[in-house]
Amino acid sequence: MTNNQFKRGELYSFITGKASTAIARRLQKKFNTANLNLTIEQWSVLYHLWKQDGISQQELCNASYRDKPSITRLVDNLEKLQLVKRVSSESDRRMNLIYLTGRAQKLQDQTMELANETLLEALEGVSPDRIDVCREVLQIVYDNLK
Amino acid sequence: MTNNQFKRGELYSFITGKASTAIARRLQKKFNTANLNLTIEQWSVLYHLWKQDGISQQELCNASYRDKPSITRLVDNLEKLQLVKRVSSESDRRMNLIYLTGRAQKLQDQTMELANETLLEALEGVSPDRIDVCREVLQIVYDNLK
DNA sequence: TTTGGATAGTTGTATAAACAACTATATGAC
DNA sequence: GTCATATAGTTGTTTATACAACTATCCAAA
Repeated sequence: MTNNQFKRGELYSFITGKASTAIARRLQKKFNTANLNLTIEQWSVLYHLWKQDGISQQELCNASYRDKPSITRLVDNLEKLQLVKRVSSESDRRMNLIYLTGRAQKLQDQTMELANETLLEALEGVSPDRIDVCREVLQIVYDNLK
Repeated sequence: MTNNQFKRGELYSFITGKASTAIARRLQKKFNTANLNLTIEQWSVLYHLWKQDGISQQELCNASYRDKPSITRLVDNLEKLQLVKRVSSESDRRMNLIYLTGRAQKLQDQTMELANETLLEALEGVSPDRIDVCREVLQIVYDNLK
């Protein structure tokens, strides 16, 4: 490594996302324990639909930083689980609008509670101002690279 | 969400690892542009072997936070690319010791330089002390959950 | 009105992660 | 020494991501 500005472990951790992987695994375990039969990736799609129902697959791509094939297949699987429904748009027949089913609406409170619980466990012992710094840095990183 | 301690975006970003995903994607693009024909995951295995060559698959599991099947298949693919070789341990025939090939040794400087460059781009405009806070928080998160 | 480019979504293929079930080898209690 | 148990690694299956190639639809310029 010609430039030694970063310590080895720091470089590795930043690139591999050790911390966020650990958070996702913990939340997945909580989902499994609660017999929700839902992946974190599926949950992250529902997350955007809970904010705004009936958006297109392309809007889900933008919101979740995934490419179109990824969303196609996530929606496929969510449809199999009867959590969403594809509805062809009246105004533009190229688009599918994705709607939550009643089943999915019922999942919101429970899963958000588990996600919140996971974050509380993850950030235990970290002061709010340090969390703020961390959040801001990660936002800058994302903005720098997107 | 019954507990409103976390802002929505914060919750989502922490759990989905938006920032580290962006870093990994940027580094992958640099690998592709340089025609390295190497995935970030494969690189992360080589990373540990550059630190210490000839360790077992189990040790690679521990170092890289992956389960055994994941390492089996990553080593499979690295072997196909002729970047590592499995050598059955003399003292314990259950173990495979993984050794870098000459080809893999030659990749170290170039890829570490690209990784370092990626981090510099990612952290542009962030002061060193804020990077430190972020690194410490992420380490605590990992320790809290592992 | 035709046509060419842009946009929305799908499909194919390769790589990877998680989990369960499996084989082979080592080790310790008896 | 034998056997139960633990450890190292592999294989099968499902889900997800990335990239390329594809279809269908829309729209705007000629």
